Amino acid sequence: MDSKQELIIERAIQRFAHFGIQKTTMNEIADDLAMSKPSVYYYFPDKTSLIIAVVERIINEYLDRLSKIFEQSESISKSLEAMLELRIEFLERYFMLHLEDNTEQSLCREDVRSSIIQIRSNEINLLAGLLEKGKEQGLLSVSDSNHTAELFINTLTGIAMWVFSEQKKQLIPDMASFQSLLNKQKEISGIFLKGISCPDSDSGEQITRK
Amino acid sequence: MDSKQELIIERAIQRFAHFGIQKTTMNEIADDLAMSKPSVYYYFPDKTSLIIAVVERIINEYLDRLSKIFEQSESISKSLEAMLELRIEFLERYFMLHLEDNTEQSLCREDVRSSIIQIRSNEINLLAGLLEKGKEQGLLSVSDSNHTAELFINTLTGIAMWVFSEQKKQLIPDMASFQSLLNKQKEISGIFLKGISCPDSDSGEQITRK
DNA sequence: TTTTGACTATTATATTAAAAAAGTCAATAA
DNA sequence: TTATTGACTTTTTTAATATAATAGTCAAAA
Repeated sequence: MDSKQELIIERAIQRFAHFGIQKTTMNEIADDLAMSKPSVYYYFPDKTSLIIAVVERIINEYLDRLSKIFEQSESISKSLEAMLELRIEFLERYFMLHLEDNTEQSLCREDVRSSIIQIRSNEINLLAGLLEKGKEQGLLSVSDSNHTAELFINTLTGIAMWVFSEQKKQLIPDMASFQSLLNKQKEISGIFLKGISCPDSDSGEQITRK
Repeated sequence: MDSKQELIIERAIQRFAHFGIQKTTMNEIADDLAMSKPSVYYYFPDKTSLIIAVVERIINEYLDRLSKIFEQSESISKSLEAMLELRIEFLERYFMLHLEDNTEQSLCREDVRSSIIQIRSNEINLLAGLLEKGKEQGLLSVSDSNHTAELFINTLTGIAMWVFSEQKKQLIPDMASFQSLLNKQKEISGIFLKGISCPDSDSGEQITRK
């Protein structure tokens, strides 16, 4: 059975994802759970700590999914593709939290930021692991897996920021925008992979150019 | 000898680049040139048209420089590297105009935006030309040069947006930030180039991995 | 240990007044 | 006719302030 803390986090996620962090009050979360605000504050000393708990929950869920993808990796390119799709899934689901751009003020506080950066670094580690594996199998040619993984992920984030900055009229981008972003990321990913592959090897299946 | 219009544009560029568009008034520009505000309005019907003239001037100067770089291209990778350095030079010089991110409100008006997009498309054309040349020489393997050029430039812009969003405390990023951005872009560029090169050819000199 | 009503402190929002800047125009000079 | 300007109006920003909303506290109670 879920503890009170868990219930609070889950409700907070729901409201944050729908209305955004700023537009969600501690009172609303308390009311949702038919409890009083001081009760919520009994479990979380302040809103910031709740925000951090929510963000960590979300990112950890993403990381779990990602690590499973990488475990059952049949090829590097397939893994990357699945990773991109997973990223888009989470990006869409939690868009209102603005975990990738630095729009959301609540996430720009130094304590929250450092928490996010710290937990996010695991994504780089996981990807670096995949690259390292590819390296050992003689499929990839990278000197610093961690560095390359970081570069790749930052590129993905950059493209996302660029796509969304192009059309920031809408509060939430439409499905087509996410699809378009995914396509761009897949293209980049394909070129990137070919760029770091060993000339004499297929990384999984042949990487075909558009 | 410079016409009055030119003088106004040049002064506007100076003030825009230093104080930003919003913090520059038509009166200040007029005063700089020891003329009255209505005189300025005689040459430019409104501030927006002056902004457009300024932006076009800047981008055209960039495009001129870029086309010269591509003309005397000794290798594709050298050309790309010079392009990146040129981009950083302009990014730094005109950072206060925020030509790349969509921060500056004055540049988000539909008429201004479309003007920028239109003139900016020439950058893609120039790069596409370079890729096309490489393709004809059997150095590159791209199906749609224009599409690939667009993807590459958007990636560069995305990385820039990401880098600057990471540290938006400062009004103008310090030199180290620009240098760091340039390094990242060069890395990506290297991988990208290797990814679109023909397996059996050197594109200019060997592309070495870090 | 957990919960809450009633409270305070802080922050966000809405309102309005004042200031600044954009933009106009009739008159004037070259 | 082209270019310029002082004096003007209109629009937009900014600043100040009041108001409301929300974060956060605490003593009391279950």
